[in-house]
Amino acid sequence: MTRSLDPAIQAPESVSELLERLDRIAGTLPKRLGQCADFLRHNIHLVAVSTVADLSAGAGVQPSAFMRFCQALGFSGFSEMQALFRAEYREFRPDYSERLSQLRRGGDDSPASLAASFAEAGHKSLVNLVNTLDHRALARAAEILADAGTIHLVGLRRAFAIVSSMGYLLDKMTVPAVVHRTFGQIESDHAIRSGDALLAVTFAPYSPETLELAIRAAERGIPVIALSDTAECPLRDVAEALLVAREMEVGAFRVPTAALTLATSLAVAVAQRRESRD
Amino acid sequence: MTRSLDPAIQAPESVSELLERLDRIAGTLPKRLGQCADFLRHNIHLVAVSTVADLSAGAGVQPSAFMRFCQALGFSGFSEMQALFRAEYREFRPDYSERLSQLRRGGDDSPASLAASFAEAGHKSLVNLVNTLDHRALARAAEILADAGTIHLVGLRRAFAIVSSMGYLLDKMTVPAVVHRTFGQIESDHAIRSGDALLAVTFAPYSPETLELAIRAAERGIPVIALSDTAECPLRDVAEALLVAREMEVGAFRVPTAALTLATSLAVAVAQRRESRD
DNA sequence: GTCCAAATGGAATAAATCTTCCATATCGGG
DNA sequence: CCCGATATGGAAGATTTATTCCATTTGGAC
Repeated sequence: MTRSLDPAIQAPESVSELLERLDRIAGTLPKRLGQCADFLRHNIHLVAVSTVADLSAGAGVQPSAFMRFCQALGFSGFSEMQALFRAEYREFRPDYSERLSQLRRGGDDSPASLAASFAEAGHKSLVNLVNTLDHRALARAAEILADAGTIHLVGLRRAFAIVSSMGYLLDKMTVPAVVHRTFGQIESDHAIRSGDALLAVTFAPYSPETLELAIRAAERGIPVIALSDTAECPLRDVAEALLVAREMEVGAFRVPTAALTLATSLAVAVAQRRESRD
Repeated sequence: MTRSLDPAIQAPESVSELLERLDRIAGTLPKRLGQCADFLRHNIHLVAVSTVADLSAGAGVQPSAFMRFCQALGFSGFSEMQALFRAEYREFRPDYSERLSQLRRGGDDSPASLAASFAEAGHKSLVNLVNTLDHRALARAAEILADAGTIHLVGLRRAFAIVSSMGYLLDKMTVPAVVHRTFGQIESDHAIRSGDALLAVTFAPYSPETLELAIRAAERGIPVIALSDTAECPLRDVAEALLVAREMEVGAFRVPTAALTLATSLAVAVAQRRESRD
């Protein structure tokens, strides 16, 4: 009765827990079970809508081998594993078809179908963010901001929502941070002291005020992190790290979903680093 | 042999074709089959991962009734219909899931894996937004704001990013809008004049300032639209329309992805309505 | 090369799920 | 109110799908 490699093991309770376990045991599996693991990793989305026969054929093994694989993962069998994927699917699948028929019925400019379009654009922006994210640059940015005395944030127009949200979040996590160019401020260079750092958020077409503030800070030796929507951002040369978050458009409009997600991640990472340092 | 209402009918070959047929015959179906149609329209995404027993229970009918419903749609049975949904699902290939799990693997507290988690949460928030969005309330909100003289926006703390972004967007589209409770303002009731409308954005735990401003406005007959993260928002009774955008958390943190998406949709819808009116 | 433990393939069995059938109930027209 | 047509519920049967079992193969240690 070798139900799993470790007989005391329990079944994963979520897909991400499963993937974690998969990674952990991946190297230790025998050939056929390894094929299953490999196939699963690359076709994870098929599990909810396939049979063991389908999946085992895809992996190039016998159904019984796939069965043993499920048990090695800690499940009682395939059905239990599939139930996990189906549950996750039920909860989080966009109802695109419903939306399509909504469009057919209601016409293209109903606010709800507009919202569906923006939501879809948001999905794409997030996928793109994850696929193109520069890990090194993000880690670097987190380090620099964690080492800084005060974190200065600047961003105008579309970028202001990003910095204000980040300012609030950092403040709530007791990280010293100030948002610049608000409340009728014209100049705020003097508030940026040696040992501080600046995060400049600017999207095309770039606000001259933001660029100038960042450039002056860089000239004084203040480390600058830039968050923009293209790699061709004018700050690319003065910034210690350039983070890029590109948004998909709906008509001429964009929701800064990816930028906000990236900024929030950065803020949380910075706060974590600061805490672990105290 | 009454396989379907029209014996010459052929099975739909895509989900949208199916929905079209569903709309066409919806009114003509007997009671139980009507229940099936209604349930299907609202839970179309469940078909791929459910059994007839599940679906018929959901619709409140016997499995045999659901069977007859499938046949009325032109399918030979449930399995044929389900195959359609499974096929469509297999094709929608989120190729980023692989990437996402790679990121997650790279250590739990690296900024990049944090970003991956937030991105994943964002996807879920958007899916949830689309699936639970109250079309009627959104359309109502757009109407009211389009009819208003000036649109007043209020939202503090986490909600401020939403209103500031919306304020910028409305302004860019030449819609009269002002953001309240900024720049050290204490009172701003007097700026809200008859014929105007107020959009209040507030998330649990609700800012008293926002609630009070909204309540006072409502008492004066100003129409109030509320945007919140639950249907239990304290403004639910005073608001003409309550919009709900719930965000998935990562640890204790949230990115207001869904709220921002909804707010942007609303702003664009309002601007469109105003333009078509001029 | 031999032996043992582990892995594998394939077929037999068990379980679940789909589908049909028919007795009963409901509805509408005359 | 009666009758025929249609709709319905429930359970039995057919089919698909999951799971287990075991004979055979493989791979590695000595």
